[in-house]
Amino acid sequence: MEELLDTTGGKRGRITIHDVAAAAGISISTASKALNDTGRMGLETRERVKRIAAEIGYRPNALARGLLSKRSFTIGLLTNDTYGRFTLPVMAGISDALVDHGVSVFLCAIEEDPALAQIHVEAMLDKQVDGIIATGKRLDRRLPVDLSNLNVPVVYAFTEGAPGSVTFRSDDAQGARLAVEWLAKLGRKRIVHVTGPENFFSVRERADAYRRVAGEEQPVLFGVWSESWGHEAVARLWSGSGERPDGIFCGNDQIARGVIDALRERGIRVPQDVSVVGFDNWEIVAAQTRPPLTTVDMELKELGRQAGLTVLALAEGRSVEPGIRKLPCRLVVRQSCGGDTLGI
Amino acid sequence: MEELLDTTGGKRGRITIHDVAAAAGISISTASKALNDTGRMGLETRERVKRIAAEIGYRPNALARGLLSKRSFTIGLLTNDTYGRFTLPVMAGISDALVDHGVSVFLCAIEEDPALAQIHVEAMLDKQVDGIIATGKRLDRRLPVDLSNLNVPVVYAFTEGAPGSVTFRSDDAQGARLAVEWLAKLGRKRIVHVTGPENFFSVRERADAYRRVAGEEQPVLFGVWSESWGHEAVARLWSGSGERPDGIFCGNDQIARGVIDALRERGIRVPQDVSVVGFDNWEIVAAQTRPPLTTVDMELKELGRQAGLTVLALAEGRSVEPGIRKLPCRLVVRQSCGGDTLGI
DNA sequence: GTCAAGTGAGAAAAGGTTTTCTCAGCTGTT
DNA sequence: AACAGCTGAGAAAACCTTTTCTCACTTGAC
Repeated sequence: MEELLDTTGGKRGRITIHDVAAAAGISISTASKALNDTGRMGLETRERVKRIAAEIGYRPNALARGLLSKRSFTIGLLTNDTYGRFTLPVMAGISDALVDHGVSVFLCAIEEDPALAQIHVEAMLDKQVDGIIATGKRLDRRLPVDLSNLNVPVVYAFTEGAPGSVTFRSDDAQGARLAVEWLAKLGRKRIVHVTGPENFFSVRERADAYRRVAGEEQPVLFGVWSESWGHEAVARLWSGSGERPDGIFCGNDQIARGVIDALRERGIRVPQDVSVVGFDNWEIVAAQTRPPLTTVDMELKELGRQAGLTVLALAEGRSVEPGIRKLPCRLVVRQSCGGDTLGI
Repeated sequence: MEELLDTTGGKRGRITIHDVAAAAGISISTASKALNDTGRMGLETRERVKRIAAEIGYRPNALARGLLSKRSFTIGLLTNDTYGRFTLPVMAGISDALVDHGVSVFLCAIEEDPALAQIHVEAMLDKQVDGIIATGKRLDRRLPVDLSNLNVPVVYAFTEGAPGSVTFRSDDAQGARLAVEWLAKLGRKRIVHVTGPENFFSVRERADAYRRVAGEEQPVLFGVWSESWGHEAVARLWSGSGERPDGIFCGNDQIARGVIDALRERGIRVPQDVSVVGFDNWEIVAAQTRPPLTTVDMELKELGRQAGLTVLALAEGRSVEPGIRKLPCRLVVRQSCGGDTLGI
């Protein structure tokens, strides 16, 4: 009870290259060159130094190294996506791509607070990050902070970038085509689109692509990103006297979930009577619907991976062509459309 | 099209303290002391240096500072929670608590991979983190990496810690009591508990607390963490000939959602006939149930905040008493129990 | 026997900051 | 007039690496 923790931050006695040099009976310059495979020296010396370094557990101090090399092997990830629904896969991709290069990632959640964002950006710059990746939850919104004159490279992922920058985003039009074509391939003739607010860029893009495949006259129901809107949309579709749809392409998985629940409550069978396809492949929603949801995955992890490699390239001084890169989506077939036993 | 991005990592011409000293016509030592409010000098000089530093936009290089002070103002957050369901609130709390102290956070998602975990830990140590917070998705599981002899302080949050360490966790027993007492207060007499797998420590703890309030003879239905288990549990409860429950305390929000959906499908009204309470306050689930879910919030953000402040204290050499700290949960009243207009 | 070239390794500077030490000049006391 | 004590400020060391420069020594060629 009375014993207090004495993990006093320690660091007393961290092993430095001096220790290696002393143990090997050589100078620190030789030790450095041996360990970095630079300079000239006998092979035997080099091997011996390496062995000794490994034995005494020497690890170079990244701060000292960074001070000299101007590379900290650190990047910052700025996001305003509190839920982490979009940020987490992106982060996973970035980390995955960069861990091999010894790069670590500062995660900064900035909400919508410009002051907080500024603090985080300055903290990152003070720590000499090699680059910054900005990510968000909407393709057509900027982060509440200006990153355009930063003297470190900035890459945008799933958020609107500054002009002349590199921006990665999903190809929502292609994703929508994937969904609608899948419904068509399964023989669905009367396909409707139930989606989110029209002021979202991606909503318009998906809706346009839908119309281009399903027919320009096809109805699009704009609403909000919620299950209850899915319910309401079904009520609306089934209330009129017109023909009922046999395929519903939903703007996201939550809406799809609402749609499926509403259909079931009406005794309409999914997928026998109506096929439903979602968007986002948000596992936690898509896998829990009954039946599990066929949906479009935006491949955010891959997006993160590419963003990571790009910011690294820029940090190393390699030139990268600016512009918007659209990454293809992928259809994840589960059971809400049928066709899941087809083996596409 | 042909113009290539030349954000070459830049950093050419970062302003150093030498520039400040030169601009002020003094030595760098005086400049340093002026800016840090240390040493002796005329007030007028101090003010002037500060003003000039601000004017030319000087920001100290954290790498150089860290090299000397042995403090990097950086900590690492290690997690195996891929979904981020638990990690994100914890992270938000940590960041929130530490941003004022100028501390940035490395986020390392290690899945269950010991090798990956080791790489991340070493990368962080190389970068001289001031401390590490380990977090996970289960109170009774360790991360797949040994953090016990690290010579930087380690704090555990929502995961099992090494013996003699500081560990923060939610008080699940108290949370369960909160839920059951709320049901009792609303007049519910026959309360059952539908929860997850019994081999989870928190499941047992919640179940024990439930029994202690509701009565030792009360039934506990152990299952899995899914909506479908909620459905099945309702089927089971309503299939027998015995008395039906009028209150259901669910082990998490997903189960609660399944329970509520199943009840509705049976024509049983929530909350008029049966009150349902969940656990986790996972907004995305709890707010989308019909009716919205009354549930127990584990205050993970607060947990993160305390973990952050603690690791900071240890990093600064302050002593902290080891042991497990249980943080109280909070009941979030929505509409699935009734009583939401009571104004508790 | 002289020279050029090559080899192995160390000394020293650099990177940006903080901190300790030293020093010159001043004030006030005896 | 001597001296203790204070004030303002700079020089230099330290933190840990990497890199450039230098140097002594060996080898081989003429």
